[in-house]
Amino acid sequence: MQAGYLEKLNDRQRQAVEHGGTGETMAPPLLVIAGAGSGKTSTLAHRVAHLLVNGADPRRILLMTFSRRAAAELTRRVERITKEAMGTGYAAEALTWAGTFHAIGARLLRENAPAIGLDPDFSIHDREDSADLMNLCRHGLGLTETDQRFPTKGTCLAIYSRVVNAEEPLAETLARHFPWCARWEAELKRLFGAYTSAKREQNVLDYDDLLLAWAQVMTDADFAAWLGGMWDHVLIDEYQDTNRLQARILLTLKPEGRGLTVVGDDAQSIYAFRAATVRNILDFPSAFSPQARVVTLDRNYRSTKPILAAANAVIGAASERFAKNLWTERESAEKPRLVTLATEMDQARFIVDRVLEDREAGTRLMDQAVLFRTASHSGQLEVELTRRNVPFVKFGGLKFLDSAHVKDLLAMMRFIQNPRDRVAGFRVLQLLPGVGPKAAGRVLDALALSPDATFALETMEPPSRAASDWPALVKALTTRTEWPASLGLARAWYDPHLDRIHEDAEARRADLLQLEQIAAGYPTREAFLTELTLDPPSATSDQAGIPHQDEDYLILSTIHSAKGQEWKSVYLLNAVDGCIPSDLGTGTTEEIEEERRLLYVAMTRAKDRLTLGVPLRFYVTQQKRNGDRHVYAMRTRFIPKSMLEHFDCCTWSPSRENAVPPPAPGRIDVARGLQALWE
DNA sequence: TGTCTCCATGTTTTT
DNA sequence: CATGGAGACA
Repeated sequence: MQAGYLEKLNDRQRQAVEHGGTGETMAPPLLVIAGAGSGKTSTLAHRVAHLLVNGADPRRILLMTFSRRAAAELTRRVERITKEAMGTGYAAEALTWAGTFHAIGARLLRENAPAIGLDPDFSIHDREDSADLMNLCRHGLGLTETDQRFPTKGTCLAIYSRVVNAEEPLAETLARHFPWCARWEAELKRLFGAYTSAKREQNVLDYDDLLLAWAQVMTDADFAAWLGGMWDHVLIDEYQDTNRLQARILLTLKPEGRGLTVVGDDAQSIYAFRAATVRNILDFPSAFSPQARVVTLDRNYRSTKPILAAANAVIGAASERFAKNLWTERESAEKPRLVTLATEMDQARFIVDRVLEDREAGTRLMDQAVLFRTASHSGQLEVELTRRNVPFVKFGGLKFLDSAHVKDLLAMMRFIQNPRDRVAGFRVLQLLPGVGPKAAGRVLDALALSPDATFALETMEPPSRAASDWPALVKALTTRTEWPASLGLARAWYDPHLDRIHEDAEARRADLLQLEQIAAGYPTREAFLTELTLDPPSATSDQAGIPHQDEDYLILSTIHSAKGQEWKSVYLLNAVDGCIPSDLGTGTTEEIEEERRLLYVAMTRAKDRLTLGVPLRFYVTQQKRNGDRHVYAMRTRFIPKSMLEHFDCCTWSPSRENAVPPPAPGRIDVARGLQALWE
């Protein structure tokens, strides 16, 4: 007899779900190669549900996904399936260990802080905070006064991050990825040492530390055994986008591979820039003896045959990959469209026309999406959408939290939480007129010497030029109230400074009110700060907030942010060389291969209709020298002539749509009229 | 010492 | 074009 909830699965999916049987012993390791649209999430959800139905303890299942959104979706589906199967079901909260690698790491470190030599109040720095701290260290070591320009803070952080995540020696990283910085190897090493001790002194962890410290804990045999024993089943999604550090954590957690399931698709690996490596997924089976079982899901349920044929052709030209060709039974006569347009503006007009047309025909805006390589590519489209009153939400690119005023307020919260956090303090103190880097540094030095920061702040000599503004700031920083009222206090203090610092204070004020709304959703300041750093809101929209849920809106998204999603109709902007592949990413063959997979990921998001735009004339904002601002682009190299048979190629121009102008109404005698003026 | 202004540089994708 | 750094001036 078979459980009803398994009936909807195909044979392969069921093999993956039932792998290891229902016995007491933990299943041997399993690798699921899940092609785009092959029901990957569903399979994973069914596997978890299957484990639960057969008596697994939900608190002893570790579920690691790529994003918070993916984790939420997965737990929702597990809940639905178990409910269907058992009548009662598990509430989503039952799966207590579901989240990203980084979030799980943060929680483990926080909960076990005293035992592993960390202060449980540590703050977590996001990318930009880390860069700022790197910058402070750079200056501290005098690396900014070199004869030749030292790498910028962002570059330094990128190098550091790659060394850590790829577990690769500095020299090798420099040679392979940052050759122009190779001459600074000794200085960089010194800098990274200073950066690491600064973080320790300030009780701060960056993103990489969440993994690094976790991995460090795992080097202790007792801790490794203890943590490994916490979970019976460990399931990892999007395994192709994990890096070596993550793989090491995983393998020390479950050295025998018992209870371990990883799911991924090497053809969709698009995070190599973040040190992710396909080797993790390729080498997974042989990391165990006997080898891990491999189940391949190659039936695609998402796209129509013509769309899949085109996508398969694109990825088929890739040099190295697991051989796997997706197939589907979804018939359609409609090939993907490859539309040539004169300019980006035409592309925007064309897309808005089609989007509205399809909406009239019954496809909601939410079932359509426009994808692009880089957040800035959608600029003209956004203008056109706004002009024609089409609501949209954009994923990727600049975020709410990146704006200066939001960061100011968050820095205050972080500084209150952890007065040793210099980056936060530095930012907050310089909000006062008359306080610059020097004065701020002096205050922070004084704080660092004192065991009680609050007391030190209240009693210290204020910076001379800011004496009048000083008491108000101290009060805002030291008054203890309930959460989220303390954010309100900080906002009240910050409010007058907003007008002084920023031109458009009104719009920014609205953002801060919104931040206060968000804050109310978290039980404590610490939870608010942690969650916001690990899972920042990723969408921006044309209006102040995200449109209400019942409203219909179009999705704009970077390809990276579109991962795992699907829409009935998908448009891809700028399928031209220079955009895909990005001209910044054509250095090595590896980079080019990643760009090819990016195009593949974009194409496989489409269910029924796929449209690629190829604007010929291109507006270049980064005006190279004083030359032309227009550049002529070519169709992306990933769709060579031989592949055009898979597409319906056409050109579009606005004039053809508008047809000939209407005939003149009647006649008039202009010459006669002109003459009449003088008569 | 702090702030203003000018110049040069690099410039994607994200936890 | 935006940001960051360095130099000029208050």
